[in-house]
Amino acid sequence: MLIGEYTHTLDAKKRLSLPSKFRKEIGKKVVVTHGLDSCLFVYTLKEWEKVAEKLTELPLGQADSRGFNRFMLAGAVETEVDSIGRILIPEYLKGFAHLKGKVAVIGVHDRIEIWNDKAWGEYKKRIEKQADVLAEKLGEIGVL
Amino acid sequence: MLIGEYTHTLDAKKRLSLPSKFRKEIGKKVVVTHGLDSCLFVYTLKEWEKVAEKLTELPLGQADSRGFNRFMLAGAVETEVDSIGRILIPEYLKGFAHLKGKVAVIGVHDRIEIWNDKAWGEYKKRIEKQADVLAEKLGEIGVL
DNA sequence: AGAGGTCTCCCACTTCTTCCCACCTGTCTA
DNA sequence: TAGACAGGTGGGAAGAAGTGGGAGACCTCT
Repeated sequence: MLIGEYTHTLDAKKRLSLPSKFRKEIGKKVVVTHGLDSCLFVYTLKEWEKVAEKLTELPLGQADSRGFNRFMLAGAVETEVDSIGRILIPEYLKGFAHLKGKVAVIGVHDRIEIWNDKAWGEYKKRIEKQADVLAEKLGEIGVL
Repeated sequence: MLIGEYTHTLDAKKRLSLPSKFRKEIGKKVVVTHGLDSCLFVYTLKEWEKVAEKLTELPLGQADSRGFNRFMLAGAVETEVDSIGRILIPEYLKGFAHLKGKVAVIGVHDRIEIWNDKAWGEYKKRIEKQADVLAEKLGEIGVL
């Protein structure tokens, strides 16, 4: 299970260390793609296949599902994890998520997300403020 | 069953002893995550899996369920209980719950809660006052 | 064809984590 | 009351993880 929050740095060569806790789970190849809320999604090959399948099930006739498909699929890169657990972030994805220097790497169960550190900080603040609203929802789905 | 209230210290290395009474119940791995009212929740792996499963069923398309997922999952850490019953509290969770030095560890049936000692003291006072008020009301209607 | 730039693989350094051991304190028992 | 034991706290050392840099190969552009 991929959970937790880590701060790593994207170096001059666009390399990014993945947290050592994730290494065993992810294997040696991952798929990086455009995420939602201006972050990147990183999937294991296995998870990616599931996602891709779901995407292709979307009705091709609708313009916006075509768009979403292209957004997710065309933006995806299969990349190897190097010997010490780093991946390469292509320029266009780096630009998309405004990555530079400090970067937040977060585990969200079945995928990893990569955020600009500041953006993540602000996003988190927003979410934490809504904690009581969230709590109600938690109650609704029977978590708490 | 996890019950009782204990005061322990979070040391310089972010280690926290769990009460020895809890040791048998919790096993050797636990999940620590954001709680409500600025405290942390500690779940056993078993309990946590139930929570995580429910969370992943939420639709990816909706912004608030994404936020919700990130809050709970990215905010969580799977951590090992060391040979003498201590766990590690990551920096961001330590910050979230304002933990430093003295810390209240509270058993709440199926999870453990970790509070800033002062915050817990004040919270408890509030609750106790409400208990008095409640008791009075109960008295008025002839229950006590 | 040569030069410049980029990508990749490998190595080294530094910092943080993790494991282990020792001490202290409070409690229970003899 | 004294000793022993268990639980809680703290610190040191070995190891791992994260970061950065260099050399060589490959590609491209002139």
